[in-house]
Amino acid sequence: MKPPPDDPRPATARRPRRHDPGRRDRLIDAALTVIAERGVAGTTHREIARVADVPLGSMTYHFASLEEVLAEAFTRHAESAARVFDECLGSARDRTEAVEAVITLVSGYLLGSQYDLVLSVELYVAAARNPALRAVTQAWMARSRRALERHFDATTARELDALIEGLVLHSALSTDPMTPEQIRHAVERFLR
Amino acid sequence: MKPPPDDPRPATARRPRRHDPGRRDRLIDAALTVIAERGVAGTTHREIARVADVPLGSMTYHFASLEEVLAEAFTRHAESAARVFDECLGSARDRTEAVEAVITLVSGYLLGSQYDLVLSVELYVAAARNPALRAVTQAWMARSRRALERHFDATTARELDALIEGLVLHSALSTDPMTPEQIRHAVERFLR
DNA sequence: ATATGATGCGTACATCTGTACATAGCGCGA
DNA sequence: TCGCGCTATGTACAGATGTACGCATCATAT
Repeated sequence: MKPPPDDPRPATARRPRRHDPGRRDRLIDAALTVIAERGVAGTTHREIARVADVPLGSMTYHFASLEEVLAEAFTRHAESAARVFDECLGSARDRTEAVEAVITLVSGYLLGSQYDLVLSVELYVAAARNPALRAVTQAWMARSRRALERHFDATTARELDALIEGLVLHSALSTDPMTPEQIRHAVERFLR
Repeated sequence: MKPPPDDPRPATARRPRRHDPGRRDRLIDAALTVIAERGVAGTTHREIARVADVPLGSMTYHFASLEEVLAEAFTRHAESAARVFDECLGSARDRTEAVEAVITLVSGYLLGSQYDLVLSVELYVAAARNPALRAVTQAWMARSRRALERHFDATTARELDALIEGLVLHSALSTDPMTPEQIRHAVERFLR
C-alpha cells in the first residue's frame, strides 16, 4: 500500500487539484455508483474514493462516518426517484393519462438499467436496520403515494402503489421479466 | 481475542461435546438467525459460531466458504417459506377458500415477527448480485406461483403473486402497516 | 511579496475478516 | 483393552477496513 519510494514526483504533483467545491456532491454520486455496483456491503471509504478519484483522506474530511455517506446517498437517490415520479404523474391531465404514466414509469424501471432498481432494494434492506434510512424510505413512499392521490382516491392510491412495487421487484428478479403489455394488463385489471 | 493464558482448564474441558451429528444443520439455523438480526453484511464466520456456540474452526470444517453457508441458509429459508405457501393453498378446496388462504398468508407475514420478512428482503438483495442465490429466489418464486396456479390461471397467478409481494413489502416498511381487512380489500378488488 | 489561518491529504494503526493447517481427541474395530 | 484413523478444533496469518491526526498547501489580506 505504501507508494514506491523511487517515485520522483512529489505527492502534490500527482494530484494537482486542491480547491474543489462540489467535491462533496461528487462523492455522494460516487457512493451511489458503488452501492449500485457492489452493494452496501461492498461500499467502503476506499472504493468510493477510488471511483471519485480523490484521496482517502478526503472521505473522512467531508463525512463524519461511512454511515453518513450512505444516508446522504440514499436520500439523494430517493429524492431523485420521487421527482421523476412526481413529474411523470403531474403532467397527466386525466385518469387515463395517469394510468398511462404509471405504465410508462414501471416499464421504464424494468427496461432501463438495473441501476435504480438495485439501489431501491439496497435501500429497503438498509432501511430495515437503520432508523435514519427508514425515514428516507418512508418519505419517499409517502411522496409517491401523494402523487398517485392526485388522480386516484386514497385507498386506490395505496393499493396501486403496492402493486407497482410488487410488479417491479418481482419482475426484476424473475428469469423472464414482464413486458410493458403485461404490466399494462395488470394495472388496468386492477383499476377497472 | 487470545484466551487468557491463566485459564487453568485445558481447551477440551471447556467444550466437552465433540461428536455432534446435526451440527451442520444447527449452524445453518444459526446463520439464519444472524442474517435476520445483523443482515448479510454483519454475517461472519465468527458471529455464526458464537450464536451456535461452536468453535470457529467448526465453520471452515463444515462449509467450504462463507458463501456456501449463505447459500444453504437461504435455500432452507426459501424452502420453508414455500412449504408454508404450498400447504396453506393446497388445503383450499375452491377459489373462495384460496382467496382466504392468500389473505391469511399475507396477514400472517405482516403480523408475525419481522423475522421472515427481513430474511426475504435480505435474500432479494443478495440474489441481485450472487447467481447461486438468484437461482434460489427463482425456484422459490416459481414454486409459489405454481401453488397459485392450482386455483387461478397463469396470468392471474403471476399478477397476484406480484401484488402479494408488493403488499407485504410495502406494508412492512410503512409507518402504519395495512390491516388484514385492507389486505382483503386489495386482493378481492384485484380478483373481482 | 509574504505571513497566516483554514483547508485538504498521506499515512499509520488498531481491529476484524476469511481461511489454512497442524494437531488433539474420540469412535470404533480388533 | 488397545491403537488407529478420521473428525474436530485452536491458532496463526495475510489482507482489508474505518478512522485519527500531523503536516503540507493554498487563498487571502496586508
